[in-house]
Amino acid sequence: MEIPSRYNPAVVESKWYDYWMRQGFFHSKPDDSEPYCIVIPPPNVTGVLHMGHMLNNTIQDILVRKARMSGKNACWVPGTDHASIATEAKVVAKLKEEGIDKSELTREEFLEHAWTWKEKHGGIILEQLKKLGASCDWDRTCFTMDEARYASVIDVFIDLYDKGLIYRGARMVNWDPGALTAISDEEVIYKEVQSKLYHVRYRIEGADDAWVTIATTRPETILGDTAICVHPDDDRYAHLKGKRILIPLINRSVPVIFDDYVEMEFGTGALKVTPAHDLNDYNLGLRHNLEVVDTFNPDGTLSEAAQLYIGEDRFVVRTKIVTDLDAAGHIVKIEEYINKIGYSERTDEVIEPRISVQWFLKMKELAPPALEVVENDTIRFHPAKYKNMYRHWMENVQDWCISRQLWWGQRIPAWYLPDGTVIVAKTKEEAFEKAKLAVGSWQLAENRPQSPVTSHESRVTSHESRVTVNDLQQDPDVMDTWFSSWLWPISVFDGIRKPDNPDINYYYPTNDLVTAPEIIFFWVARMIMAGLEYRNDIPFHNVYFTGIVRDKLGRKMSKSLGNSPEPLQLIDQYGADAVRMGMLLCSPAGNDLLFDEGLIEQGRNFCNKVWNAFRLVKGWQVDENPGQPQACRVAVAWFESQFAQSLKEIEELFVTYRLSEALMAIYKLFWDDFCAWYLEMVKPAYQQPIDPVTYQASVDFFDKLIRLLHPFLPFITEEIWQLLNDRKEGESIMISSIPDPGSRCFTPLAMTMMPERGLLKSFEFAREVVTAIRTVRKEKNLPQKEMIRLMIKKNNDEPVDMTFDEAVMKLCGIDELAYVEEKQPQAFSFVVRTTEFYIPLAGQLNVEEELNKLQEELKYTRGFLASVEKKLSNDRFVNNAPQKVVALEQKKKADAEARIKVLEEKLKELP
RNA sequence: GGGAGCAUAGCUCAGCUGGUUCAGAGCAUCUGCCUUACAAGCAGAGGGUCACAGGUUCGAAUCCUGUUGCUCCCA
Repeated sequence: MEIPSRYNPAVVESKWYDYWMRQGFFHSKPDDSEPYCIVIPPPNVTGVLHMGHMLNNTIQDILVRKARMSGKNACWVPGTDHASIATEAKVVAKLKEEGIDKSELTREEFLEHAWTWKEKHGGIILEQLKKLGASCDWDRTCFTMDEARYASVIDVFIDLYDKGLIYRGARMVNWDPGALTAISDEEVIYKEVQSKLYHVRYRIEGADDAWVTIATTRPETILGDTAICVHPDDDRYAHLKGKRILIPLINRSVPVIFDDYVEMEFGTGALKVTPAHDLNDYNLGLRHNLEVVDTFNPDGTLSEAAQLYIGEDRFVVRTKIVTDLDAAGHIVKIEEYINKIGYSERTDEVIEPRISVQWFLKMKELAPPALEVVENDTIRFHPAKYKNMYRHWMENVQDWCISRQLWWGQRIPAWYLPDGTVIVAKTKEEAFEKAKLAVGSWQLAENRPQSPVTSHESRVTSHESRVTVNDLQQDPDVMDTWFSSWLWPISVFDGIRKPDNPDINYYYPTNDLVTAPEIIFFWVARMIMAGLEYRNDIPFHNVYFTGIVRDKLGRKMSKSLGNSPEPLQLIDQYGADAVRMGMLLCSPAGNDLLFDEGLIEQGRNFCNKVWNAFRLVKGWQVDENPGQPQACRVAVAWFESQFAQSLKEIEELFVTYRLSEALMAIYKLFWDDFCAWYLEMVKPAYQQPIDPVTYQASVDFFDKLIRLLHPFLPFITEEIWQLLNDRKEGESIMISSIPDPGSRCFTPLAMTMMPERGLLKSFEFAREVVTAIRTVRKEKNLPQKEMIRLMIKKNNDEPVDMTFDEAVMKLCGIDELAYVEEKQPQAFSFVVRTTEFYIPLAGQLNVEEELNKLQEELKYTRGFLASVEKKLSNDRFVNNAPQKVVALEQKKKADAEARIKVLEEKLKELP
C-alpha cells in the first residue's frame, strides 16, 4: 500500500477518536492502582469553544494522557456550568425574539424554557472538545444544576447557615440594572471612561446669595443627596458649621457634615453625599447617621423618591438635570474628566451601587486555612508568582455575596413566615417543622400561646396565629454560580451528599487543576476553602495557570473585536494535533500567549515530518543477511544514549510543569537527533535493503518516540503506532506505556563503546567534523554526489577516537579515510579542536584565503587564552573561587594553548 | 492611591542557589541546494552593551539601590 507523502489528519482523527470511545479507554473507575484525576473547569453552557478553551483543555489532555500512560488510573471529569446570569440573559433575549416577556411567565414556565435551551446548547462545547482529542471520561459528565450537584449546593447552604457562616444583611452591592441582580465585586470590570466633572452650586439655607459648590460626575444622583461633607481642617468651609444646605431643584434641606474622608484637593473640596448610591457615601452616612434616599428603581430608572424625572433612565436624567440645573443657575462649570467606571462582566451595563438585602458567606473563618495550604506549598501554584496575588486577596477578603436576583440557579432554601422570620431548610415541610421548634407552635397551626422567640435573623414581633405550611414563602433568589463551582471537585463525585462513597474516597484530592489566573479568587481560592471545609483536605495538589490567548498585537481575543480564529476551522485546516502543538509551543505556564497562525503551521509541519520519517522507516526492505554495518551499530548505540539523556530532561520538565519546553525538547529530539542525524546515519542507499538489527532498532526507536509524543499529538501517533507493528483489536498507544526515564536504556553495546569518554561526547566530536566537512563542500562547491578523501592527523597523545569514522564517511560522502602522521600540502584543511583534517583535491588551493582563515582563528584563540590567563594570574580569583572553577579555567588554558600550537604550525607550512 | 510582576536576537521566550551547557532555543531573516522520507524539506550563515545608572564581588544577565518604560491585580 502506498503511504501518501503528506499526512492527512482529517480522516485519521475521527477514526481514532471513535475507536477510543468504543473501547472505553477514557473511562475510569476506582481500583487498586494510583489515581490521577483532573476535574475540568466547567465551561459555561452558553459558550462555544474559543482559543482559551483550546489551550486550557490541550494542557489538561496532555497531563491526563501522560498519567494514563505512566500506569495511573487517569480520570478527567468533564462537565458544564449553568452560568446563571449569562444563561438567563440569553434565554430572556431568545424569548423576547419570540415575543414573550419574562414577566409574563411564572418561574416554573421560565425554567422550562431555560432547561430546553440548556438541552439544546449546553453540550455544544463538550462536543467540540472531542474534536480536539480530549480524553475525558464522558460517562461522568456533570452539570452544576443536575440533580446531585443541585442537591449538594442546597445541602452546603443549609450547613453553612447552621454553622452561622451564612447570614442575610443589607449591604451596598454592585447592582446590574440590566440583569436586575446583584453581582460580586469580582464580576465588576472597571474601565476608564471620558466623563465630565460638573461643578454645581447649592444654596445655603437661610441666605439669599450664599452658595457651596460641589463637583460630581453623577448629577442625576443629586436628588438623593442627604448631606454636604467637607474636611474639618478646610478653612474655606469653616463658616458652614451648623448650617444647612438646600438640594437644588427639590429644595430639600440637608446638613453640612465634617469628615476627614474628604480630599480637600479634589474638585472643590466639598462633597455631596448620596448614601443610597455610592459605597463611600454609604459608609459616611452610617458614621453620620444620615438619611438614605434611594432614588433609583432596580432597572436604573428614577423612583418616586427622586421626586423628579420619575421613571426615566438614569443616563437620560443626567442630561436633563444638567440642563435644568443650568437653567436654574446652579451650574458653575463643566470639566472634562477621566474616571473609572464599573461595568457588569455579564451584561456590560454600568454598575449601580445599591443598597439591598442579600445573602452573604463569611470569609473570615474560611480564608485563613485556605491561605495556609498555599503558603506552605501543600498546594503548588505554577508559576509560583501567583502566590503573591493569592495572599494579597486572601488577607483582604470580603464576605461573599452569594444571592442573585435570578431564576436560573439553585434557589435559596430559605422560607419566610408571614412575619418575616427566616427559616433555612431543604423543603417547605422541613421548614415548617423547624419553624415550629424555633418560633413556638402557638403561632403555627396549633395556636398555643408563647412568648416571641428569636430566630437567627430577626425578632418575631407579629403575633399572627394559625400559620400553615402554605403560608411559608420561599426566598425568590438563587445562588451565585460560583457557589456551585466551588464544590466542583467534591460534587462531581457526589462527595457532599455521600461523603464516604468509593469515588470520592478514591479520586479526592484530585491532582492538577488547569485554569486561568483571572479566576484565582472566583474559583481556585473558594474551591480550596470548600475542600478544607467539607473534606478536611485540599481539592488538588497543583494549580497550573495558563495565560490569556491574545492576538499578535497583544489584544485579548474576543468576539467583539473579531480577532479570534474559529478553533474548529483551524482543526479542519491543520489538524487537531497541529493546533494542539501550535497552542502549546507559545505558552510557557502563566505567560500570555500571542497567538499566531504560523505556530499552528509549525505544528502541522512537525506532524508532516513525523509522518515522513515513518514513511522512510516503514518503506525499508530488510535484508535477511544479518551483517550490521559499523556505522549503523554506533548510530543505534548513540541514539539510545541520546534518547535516554533527553528523556531525563523531558521528565524533569514535566515534573516542573514546563510543558511547552518539554514539547520543544521532544521536537528537537525527534527532528534533529532522530531525523537529521540518526536516520541519515543508518539510512541505506537508494533501493538498498537494511540489515535486520538496525531495522528493528529503528522501529523500536520510532515506537518509543511516538509514545513520548502521544500526550501532545494523540492522533498522528495513534495512526503511526497502529501501522508500525501488527496490532490487535483493543490495543492502543494511549494505553501503552510511556518511556520510563527511570529504567536503564543503555544496551551493553552503548556501555562498552568508548565508555571512558562517553558515546555522547564522541558523537559531539563527530558532529563537529561533519559540519566542518559540509562547510568545506559548500565553500568549494563540491557537489554531494562527488566522493572525497579525508585524512586525519592527530596532534596529541590521546587515543584516536574512531567510533564514528564510518558514520562520518557515510554522512559526508567520503570514500577513503586515512590517519596520517604528515601534513598534507596540497589539500584543503581545517582543524577541529586539536585534530587536523585534510581533503585532497584536484583544484587549486587559494593560499591567501587559507592564510586569512587561519590567522583569524589564531587571533580569536589567543584572545581567548589571554582572558583565561588574566583570570588565572589573579591571586584573589585562584584563592577565592571554588576548586572546580579554577580547574576548569586551567583546562581551558591548556586546550587553548594546544590549539594555538597546532594553528601556528599550520601557518608555518603555508608558503 | 495601594500591591505584584516584567524588561535578554526582528518576534515569543529559556537562562535555578553569582563562575564553560553563558550570552541560548524555536520562529522569522539571509545564502546555497528540486541530494527519490519530507520544499510543510535539506545544508549553512548572520543577529544581542542582557532597559538605563550606580553599588557589592576576584568575577554580575544573575545579588542590592535608584531611574525609565510596560503589564496585571485591588480601591
